[in-house]
Amino acid sequence: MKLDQVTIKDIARELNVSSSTVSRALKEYPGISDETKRKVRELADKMNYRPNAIALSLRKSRSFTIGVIIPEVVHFFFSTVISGIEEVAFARGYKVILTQTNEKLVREKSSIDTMLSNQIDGVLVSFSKETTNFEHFSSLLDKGFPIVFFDRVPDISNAITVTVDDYSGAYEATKHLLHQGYRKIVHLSGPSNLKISKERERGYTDALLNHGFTPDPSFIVECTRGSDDEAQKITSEILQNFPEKPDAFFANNDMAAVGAMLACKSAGLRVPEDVGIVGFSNWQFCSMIDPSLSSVAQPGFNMGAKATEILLDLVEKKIQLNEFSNSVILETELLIRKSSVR
Amino acid sequence: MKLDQVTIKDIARELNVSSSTVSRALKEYPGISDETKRKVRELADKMNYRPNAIALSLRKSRSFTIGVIIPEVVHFFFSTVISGIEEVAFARGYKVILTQTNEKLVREKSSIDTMLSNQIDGVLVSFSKETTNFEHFSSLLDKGFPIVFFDRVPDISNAITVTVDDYSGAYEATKHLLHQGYRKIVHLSGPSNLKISKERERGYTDALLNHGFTPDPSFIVECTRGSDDEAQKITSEILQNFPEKPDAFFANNDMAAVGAMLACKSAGLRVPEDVGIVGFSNWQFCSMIDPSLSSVAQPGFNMGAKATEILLDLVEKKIQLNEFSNSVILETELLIRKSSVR
DNA sequence: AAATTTAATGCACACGTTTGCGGTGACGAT
DNA sequence: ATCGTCACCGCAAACGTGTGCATTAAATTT
Repeated sequence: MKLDQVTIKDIARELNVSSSTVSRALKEYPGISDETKRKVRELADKMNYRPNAIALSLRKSRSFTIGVIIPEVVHFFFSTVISGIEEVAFARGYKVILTQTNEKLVREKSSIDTMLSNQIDGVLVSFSKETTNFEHFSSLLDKGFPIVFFDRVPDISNAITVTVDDYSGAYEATKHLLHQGYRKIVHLSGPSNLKISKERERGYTDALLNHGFTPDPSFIVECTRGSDDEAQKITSEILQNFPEKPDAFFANNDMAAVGAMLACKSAGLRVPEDVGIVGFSNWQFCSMIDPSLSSVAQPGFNMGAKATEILLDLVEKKIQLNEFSNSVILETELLIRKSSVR
Repeated sequence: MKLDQVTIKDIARELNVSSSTVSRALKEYPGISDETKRKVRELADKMNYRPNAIALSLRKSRSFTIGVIIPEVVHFFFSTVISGIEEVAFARGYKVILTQTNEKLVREKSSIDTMLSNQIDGVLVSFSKETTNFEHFSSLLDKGFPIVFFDRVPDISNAITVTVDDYSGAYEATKHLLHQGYRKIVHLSGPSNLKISKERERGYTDALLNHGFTPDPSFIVECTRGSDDEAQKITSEILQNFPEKPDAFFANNDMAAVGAMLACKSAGLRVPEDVGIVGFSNWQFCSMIDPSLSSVAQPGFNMGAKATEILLDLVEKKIQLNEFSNSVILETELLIRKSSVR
């Protein structure tokens, strides 16, 4: 859009000085008389001068912009992460350019391409469910390009990652169900190619083992999409077909937990008396449904904020890649509500 | 970040041609032999050439980027709007740069400033609750800068706006409550400086009038923040203090509706038998709570998509400002669930 | 008064592209 | 041999900034 913005040249012409002088006067450069500094600043103010960030980016090969690649925006957890990212970026003077992949690998690749074209200073990434190899990122990592992964992270050593403690969250949730007397606990797991899914599954398994129970592999059922519809269908089938009826569900995410709850209700089972349910993520609706849903809270805002802090420290070379213990794990918290207490 | 990306010059040097030739060869420019075109393209491919979008922006005074200014990201409705925006922008080859204002006017202003510095091609805006005058936008509008407002829009004539039909949504919701036999309907309204709040209030009032009831001004209670806590508190007070006990609540948003529902429950009232409740926005949790919450669905994704279509048409001059009926109103849909049917 | 330091500013180029215009050589026509 | 045409390509300027170096004028020293 042609807004014919006023440039440094316009100010220079008006004041009969060179553009270099104007440029220097606007910064804290030595060798400019106070008099001219004053005149330049006043005129710049009056003419409503706004520096052209694009020209600056070209000059400096920096854009003061970070990219965010995220599976989907309409997702309570991710939206809180975005919020944390935006807050920190804004506070430190960076812009945020956002793309969602809709869980498609091809969009992940094309996003990183256009972002590189735009000279972004660094990028925050959470993988799509389709992403199983990381070459489109690892080549950048090798060149030293700043990347911080969050939540859905790759399982390679030289990547910087920010995650929540999925393992202990799942462990605590399962332990809690056991303490409440539930014994046949089904785990509705997430897509198996995601590290977070595996960690949560491991927490579930270890909790059972450490309390003297033998995990039954058939009690781990994968919910690929993670929607309430899918989980509802799967749970109904479980309730019908399993020889040993389960008395609790620990779901990989809250939507799946709700699906399980609805399936139980329509099968005539009471929650929490007959069946205990715990979810993961602590979506807003957890406290609003009936019975209210116990869930493992993930600090989404903090995750976004922390990941951005690290990324910008990398960008500004405040920290070096190697001097940095390259994984940050944030605490989770089990919020016990009615759905799992009898 | 110095990635020493390969430039057009590198290719030119390698091939012993000028950079102009390379530039033209990469586009569909006439006057370049097929032979050189081929060689250039092959080498560009081999060297993994990526055009520098920043340089292009500077040259063309365009950035192929649109800005989005939104009150908050962690909000179901807004996140669906963002999703719609991102989809359309991506499909048409534009980047999206996102800022949230956290309902602060000062951040709205500073956001528009940095965006202009970055030569964005256009901007999508939904106001903060603090915004009561629009001079920081109207000056841009006068210069012909492409702006499309959505949801929270200014009440001035030359602005292009995309909204949902708040009036008829509220009208239908109120009518529905009346048809169900509820008579003392309280409206929990939104901030009075937002046009959407006023429209919803008007729909509520008109529905009462058209069905032969006289609206009681004291039955319209403003919930400024719109949170569940606030609404719960306000509703409790209403139930205690009002001489005439209300038998229904029509809330400006779903969070407030949930607050009202909780307050009613803890006052020993049954929903929907004693009190009917209808919300606005159709957040995800509406179908998950008990009783499920009737609500007016807003097409968030469509709103984002439509607003972006219009904005990009403006940017690309496919449409002119004046030839365009400058307000688009999307249909709402009343989703009747258990909370309002007896 | 001449030489030297100091302060203040201008010149010119670079960042990576695009593009109007002019140039080169080949080839056929005169 | 001269001219015109044509296909192909290079030159150079421009977008708006920042910055090393040169330049000028003034102030200071000798």
